[in-house]
Amino acid sequence: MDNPEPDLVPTCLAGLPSWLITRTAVRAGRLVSDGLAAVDARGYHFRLLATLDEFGPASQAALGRRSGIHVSDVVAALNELAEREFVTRSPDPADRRRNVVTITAAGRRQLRRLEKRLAAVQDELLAPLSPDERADLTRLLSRVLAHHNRPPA
Amino acid sequence: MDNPEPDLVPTCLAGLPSWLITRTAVRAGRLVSDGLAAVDARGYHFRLLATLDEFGPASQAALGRRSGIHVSDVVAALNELAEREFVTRSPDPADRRRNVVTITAAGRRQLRRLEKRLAAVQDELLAPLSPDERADLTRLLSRVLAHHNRPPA
DNA sequence: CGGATCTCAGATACACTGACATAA
DNA sequence: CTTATGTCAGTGTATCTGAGATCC
Repeated sequence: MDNPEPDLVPTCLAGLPSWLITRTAVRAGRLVSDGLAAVDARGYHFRLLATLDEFGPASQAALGRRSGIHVSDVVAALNELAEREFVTRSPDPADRRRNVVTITAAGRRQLRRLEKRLAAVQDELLAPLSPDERADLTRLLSRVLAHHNRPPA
Repeated sequence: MDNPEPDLVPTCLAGLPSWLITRTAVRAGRLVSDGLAAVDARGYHFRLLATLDEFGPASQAALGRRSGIHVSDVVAALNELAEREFVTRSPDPADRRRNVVTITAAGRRQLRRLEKRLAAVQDELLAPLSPDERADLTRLLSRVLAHHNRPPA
């Protein structure tokens, strides 16, 4: 539903943080999807490539933990990335259960493209906010997220 | 993925507003789902009941526009609500294409239950934020959302 | 006719669950 | 024996697309 006629949205919903967050996430998700689709990629691809670029070669399980992608989905996403030769998968000689996943030069180039797209998306998403306000929003969300990542006890 | 080991998350992701928003939305969505599931309901039910409560009886199309739910999904959600007698569907004598959907007394009681659950969820979700910060977050998200609901031109 | 409404069938993306074989 | 890994098949939710029938 694209234009829910702003003034008609129930006030009871409009003030609910959980509603605001999920609705904004829908917008963000669409912008991200569209931006990445233009380069024939999707969110999981960016997350995996970015993680590989920052931490270097890793097993699929480690990759999943760092990028927040379920191991079982890492498999499928890596299949797609390997097919396009953005990553290579080779058995780990030190632990024969593992695959060592490595980003290729082409993968790094693709990552740069995706980063560019995503930078534009952030700007479009946060258009109505000043730089200070964007920083505030980022800070607040980071704190909320950190809190919910903590209590694994 | 539940505990992505905070300090291992790529900084390149951790600073991306679109990532923060969608990740937070996942948390929020889980909390909401769990909270509503305890009363055998889901997000669509609350949105529809709240919209009916605030605007009164309406056609399914109008309901969809106001609550931001796709008309095609309104059908299914109303089936579930009607089955539990939280709403009634009756043909509109003035326009025979339409159903007039009305919330029942039981529906209103259910809505109160859902509101209570959701209030608790907001508190859990925003636990690390002060009241002022919660208001800031709400304000910032509202502005972002308003901006993206505007340009239907 | 064009346009709105209701309905159903299906598709997508993301996240998650359960099971299995293999190997540490 | 227990745990970790990779893989596959399947679930669930929120969203959207497309089609058809009905009616304005």
